[in-house]
Amino acid sequence: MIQPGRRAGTAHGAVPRREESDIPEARLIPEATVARLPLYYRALLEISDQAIGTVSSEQLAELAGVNAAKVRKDLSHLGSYGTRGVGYDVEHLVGEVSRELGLTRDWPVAILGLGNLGRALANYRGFGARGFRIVALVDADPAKVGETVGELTIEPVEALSRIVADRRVAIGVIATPAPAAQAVADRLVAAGVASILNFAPTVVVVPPEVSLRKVDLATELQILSFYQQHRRRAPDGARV
Amino acid sequence: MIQPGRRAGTAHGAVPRREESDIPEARLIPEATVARLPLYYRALLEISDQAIGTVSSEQLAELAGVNAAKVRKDLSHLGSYGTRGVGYDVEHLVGEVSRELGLTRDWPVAILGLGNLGRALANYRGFGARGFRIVALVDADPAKVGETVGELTIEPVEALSRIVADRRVAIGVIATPAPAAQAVADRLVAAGVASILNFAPTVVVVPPEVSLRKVDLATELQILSFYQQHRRRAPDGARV
DNA sequence: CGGTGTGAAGCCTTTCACAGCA
DNA sequence: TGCTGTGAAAGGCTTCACACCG
Repeated sequence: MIQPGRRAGTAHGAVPRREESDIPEARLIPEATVARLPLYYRALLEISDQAIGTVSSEQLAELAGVNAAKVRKDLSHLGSYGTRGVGYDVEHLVGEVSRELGLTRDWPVAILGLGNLGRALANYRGFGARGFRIVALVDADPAKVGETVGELTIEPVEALSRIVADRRVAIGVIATPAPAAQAVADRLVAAGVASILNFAPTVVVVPPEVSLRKVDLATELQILSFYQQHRRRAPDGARV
Repeated sequence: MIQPGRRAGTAHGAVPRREESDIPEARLIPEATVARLPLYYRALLEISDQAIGTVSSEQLAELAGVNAAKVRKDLSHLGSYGTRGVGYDVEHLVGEVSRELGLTRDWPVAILGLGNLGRALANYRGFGARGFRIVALVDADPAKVGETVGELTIEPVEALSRIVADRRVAIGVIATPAPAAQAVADRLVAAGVASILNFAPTVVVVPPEVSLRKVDLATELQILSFYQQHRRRAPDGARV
């Protein structure tokens, strides 16, 4: 018998599900657009350094690595208004995009698992940047607990629910070995964390109300391997 | 003026381009299917440990975190034949999938940039696993050259083209800071590397015949942030 | 009977092309 | 004139549902 495990909770339908809230909720922004907002955001930050007042969809497209039609369609979903004949006001657009992405808030992050990858993430400049503040490092290995990484001390996994409550952890980053990932995810969910980023090379299942995204190095290499072998060009792996 | 840079070379059309080869080339496998083959591969390896002879699409779907219809459609693209009323022969399927993914070959990998992330990648078990062998560590910083990480010594970026030629590097992993990424990519391309995995948080442009995939931590966090703020559930970020 | 293989339908995304406005 | 905003068209992906076969 194959070990059953739980039913896999991947977001199958890419259908922008309308939640049953009382607010009529404006048009939902398509997932594909959401996945590109960070690209625009980064491009806009580069531009705003240069004290430029306005960008065209064409320029923004080039900086973000997409095409202009996509930029216009995407931005139209924000309701962001550009000026015909001119372009988009950079400052205004930065504001719109960062508001939409929730970057005007602070999102406390916990890193779970401090092996090679977890430590690298803990030290990674730009990870903590822009509102994502690492507030806890957690590991199940008693030998690691108490150790200092960067400015934080590694804490035991048993303390997780208290840590999450006390520090308002909003995002959990799983960097454990594969066999430990599901248990950690369960703890995160139980503690009330609703957003998880999984680096462990295994399927993790979470309840429908929890967001789970995954980054898998082995998978990426295998995809490159496929295209190299078939002499096709790989797509860029835009996350949707 | 916005600094021009080169035209972004993202794989815009998801159209499975048919190359003009002399071989009529069977049906192309859809990109979405390719991106899932690694999931099936991993699931199949787990099963084959357990000495199980056969899997149904339902079981495989659960292990891979997708749905059964997708599994059947995907595997049908491989031409892999399951047996009606029974399922797929595990051993046979592992062979088919790994052949298709090019995992029966050896793919020498070079890591470019040995900051926190690069070092973590260099030490990451399972990165080197299954055919992906790290054969070179390269950094532009003279202070790092000569240093040993794991079993390899960091070499200067000037030596890259020789390294690529001598060790048949097939895949380059960029783990440099953003400003250095494009230059390193250019060197890789000039040296003949046709597959690149980019961890630097910036747009990198490569010629059309080169495969480029990207992994961006900041982007992932921002996507989670969006959905958390909007109380929608994020898609899992399956790479397409 | 059970489970694969697959046409067909539906949905989402991308691209096109141009009306319309500053 | 120049560039946005957007209907419409086109393409790809997912899901459905069932014929078909071991």
